[in-house]
Amino acid sequence: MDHGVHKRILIVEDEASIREMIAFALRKAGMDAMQAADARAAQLAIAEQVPDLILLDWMLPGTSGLELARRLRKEELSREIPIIMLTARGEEMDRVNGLEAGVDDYVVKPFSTRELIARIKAVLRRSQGDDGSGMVELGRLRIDGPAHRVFAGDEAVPIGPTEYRLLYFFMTHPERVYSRTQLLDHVWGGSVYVEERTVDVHIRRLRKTLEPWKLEDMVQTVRGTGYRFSLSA
Amino acid sequence: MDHGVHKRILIVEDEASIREMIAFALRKAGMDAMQAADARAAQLAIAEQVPDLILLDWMLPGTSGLELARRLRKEELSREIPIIMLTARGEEMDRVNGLEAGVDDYVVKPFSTRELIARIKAVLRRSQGDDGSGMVELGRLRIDGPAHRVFAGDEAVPIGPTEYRLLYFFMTHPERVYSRTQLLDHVWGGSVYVEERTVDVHIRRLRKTLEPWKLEDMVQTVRGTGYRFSLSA
DNA sequence: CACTAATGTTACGCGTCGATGACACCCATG
DNA sequence: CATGGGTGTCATCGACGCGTAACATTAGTG
Repeated sequence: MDHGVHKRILIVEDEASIREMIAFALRKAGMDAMQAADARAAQLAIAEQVPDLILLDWMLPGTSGLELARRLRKEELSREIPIIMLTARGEEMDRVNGLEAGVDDYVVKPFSTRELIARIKAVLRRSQGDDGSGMVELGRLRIDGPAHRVFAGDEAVPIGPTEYRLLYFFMTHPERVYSRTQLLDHVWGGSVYVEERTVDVHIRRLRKTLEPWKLEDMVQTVRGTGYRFSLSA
Repeated sequence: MDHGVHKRILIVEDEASIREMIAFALRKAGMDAMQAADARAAQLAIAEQVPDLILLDWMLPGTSGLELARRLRKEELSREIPIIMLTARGEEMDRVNGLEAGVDDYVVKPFSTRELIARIKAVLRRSQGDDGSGMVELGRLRIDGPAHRVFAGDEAVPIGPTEYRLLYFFMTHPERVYSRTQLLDHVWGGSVYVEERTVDVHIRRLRKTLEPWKLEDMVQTVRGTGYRFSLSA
């Protein structure tokens, strides 16, 4: 389901101009756009390559969007794919039907691309480990947001405030390098000024707290760039 | 508060279509849905029939959701009812403010009904070591609501009124951090103004109360955040 | 292989936060 | 009216965590 950095979005919309507009916006946002003009084409596209999310126009020639959504929910291959419905104003009342069909969100036309992208990201976020419970799990590490606790396996890991925030950030943004400045922005908050090297020290402290569980290798140095949190050594 | 199988959920939301949508989803999930369009209607509905949980829109005409939440926390009748806030696409500021108001959880719009139901169940489960009889048990600690008594193993624990309420709240909301403000809201009720530090003192007294049974470690400090009640050290 | 920049590591002082004990007040109860 | 338990507030003390600098080590570079 995950294809590196780029998320694959399937646009199912009969009007070519709208399709193109959306596709353009998606690409600009760093996503891959697939297109289909009707239900038939959509199913073929999915069979060929499963997308991470489907944008589905309410009104389609032939099989309606709602009907297609229902159908997709029934098939094993497409059951888990989040769907965002594109509805025109006045069709909102049918939300209930859409929900019944398992649609994840609605965007009402006309919409700004900014809003659309935001919604897509929100839905994608939810459909990945972030189930809303505030729990994040990565390898043997587990972080319980509500309880403000970290577990390695099922043992509690004693950890201080800043280390906790740093680890939390890393766990929610793994497999990616962050510069010291970026880490300061995200973990410390942009308003405070501290030396960049301070990050090093906290990285050190984080490693040390993970040491008893041999997890210190998850915090990795990328020389000349910054740090990365990763499963693989 | 327990009405057989069906949990009673009160939806407070001004927009009828959203209200209906949620109500539909709730019923499909086997819950009873009550509805209210504003704070006034909500209070009337609660007075008539106390729900098991309240879904509260952040933006309401007249009295805001936040304000209503505070008010509900002040009244004896509604103090114990878990609240889930429905907030618009706001940032963490909403989150913080909401949690400070003694809200149990919040869900950001737009949300999928799947997510909403999951959260509701999570919150209901959490505030329900209570099996309906008013008995709560956690580790060697047992609390008898109707009798207003606490037992460690089978010995009775002498405990004062405030300590009792604090412990009761902790027992029904374990494994989760609460700020001093949150504890004040939930245990003291929002209507009285007391210093935040007072919480520290009662934490201390509660710990001392539990000491003879070596249970004082269940009350845990989370530096910079608040306190947590937990089984594991 | 030597040199240098980047990172690792340790130590230390300071500030913040929490723990604790003392105290005054309130209210119920005898 | 007196007594005592219960509660909120305050001042103090101590522990903890944080940021910084100083020193050690490593990894690129020519």
